[in-house]
Amino acid sequence: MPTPDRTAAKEKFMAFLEEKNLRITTQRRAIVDTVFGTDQHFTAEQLLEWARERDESVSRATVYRTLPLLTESGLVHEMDFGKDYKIYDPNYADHPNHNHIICDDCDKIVEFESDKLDELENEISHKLGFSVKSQQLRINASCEEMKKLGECKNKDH
Amino acid sequence: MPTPDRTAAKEKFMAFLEEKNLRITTQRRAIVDTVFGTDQHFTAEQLLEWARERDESVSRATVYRTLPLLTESGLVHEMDFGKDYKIYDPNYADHPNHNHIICDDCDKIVEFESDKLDELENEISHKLGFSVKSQQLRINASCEEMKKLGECKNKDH
DNA sequence: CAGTCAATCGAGACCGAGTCTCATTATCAA
DNA sequence: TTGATAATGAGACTCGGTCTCGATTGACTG
Repeated sequence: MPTPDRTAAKEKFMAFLEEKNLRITTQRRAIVDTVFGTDQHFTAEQLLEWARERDESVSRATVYRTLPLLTESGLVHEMDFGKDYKIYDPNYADHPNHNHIICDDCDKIVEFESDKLDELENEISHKLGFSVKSQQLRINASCEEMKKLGECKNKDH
Repeated sequence: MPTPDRTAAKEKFMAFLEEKNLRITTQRRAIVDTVFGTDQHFTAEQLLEWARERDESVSRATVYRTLPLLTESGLVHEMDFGKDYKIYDPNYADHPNHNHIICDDCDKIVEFESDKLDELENEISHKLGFSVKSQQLRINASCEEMKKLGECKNKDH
């Protein structure tokens, strides 16, 4: 796990807690340090494991209680790719309008931005009487590497 | 539940079963009659309930075993909108390239087609080294009706 | 620095969609 | 009809996630 300096994000979240009159506990600190100490996407279970390395008293319940606060603050992005778990992106504040492509076979996720796509989505939504809250283009695909290998289940790309 | 005449779809599925040396059982008949006897999207649990009205011996396990066969045959489309259940579209063969917008608040689903969107998706995927297997644009949005009402949880649109 | 008390905690029961097992039943080709 | 075996139902099980409840603790007060 890399340890980028996302002090700004961490401080923003602490301010978010204070603003909502929520307490800064040792467990929340451990979770927040973990979240903003990585660049990687992660699942709730991964976060639990990593946070416990910093403070073994962190419980599953607290992780699941803290995750909604992190997404509500806008600093972490929650994604659902139709697998049976959700994926979280701790790097969201830096590039808030990105979409994702996921490889059905090896779970590789690639992020991209496209103004053209955003425009088209907004146009269609408006025409149909919706106002876009969030959009998620999910392209289930096979990545090139996989086509070469024939099979790439859980391979490290 | 409307009862459209989707005899063609039903026969195609029976042919699909035969081709794979799978048996045509009374339970499968009940399930298939149910699926192709409606235009509506449905969940696995709804299908179980409806199929049991035709044949009370149909079990949950058989419904869950038959659904993958229906999607594999290409006659029914499985969708995942990030809720904790999947949604099935029995009308898929008639319009196979459509996308969906879902209202986060009232679960209303609207289908639409857009060649421009399909092209853009393919272009982006290719550029990033993926070959598209299936694509699903999921726009989580609020529908107009809801904005007017202020709140529309589970309202019938 | 002690006192207060609601916010927060951990453990584990619980939930619900979906899967799996296994003994029994039913399909269908011969 | 019969035999091989696909398919069945009941219910145990899995697993991500939620909820409950009694114990703990952060943060403010004096």
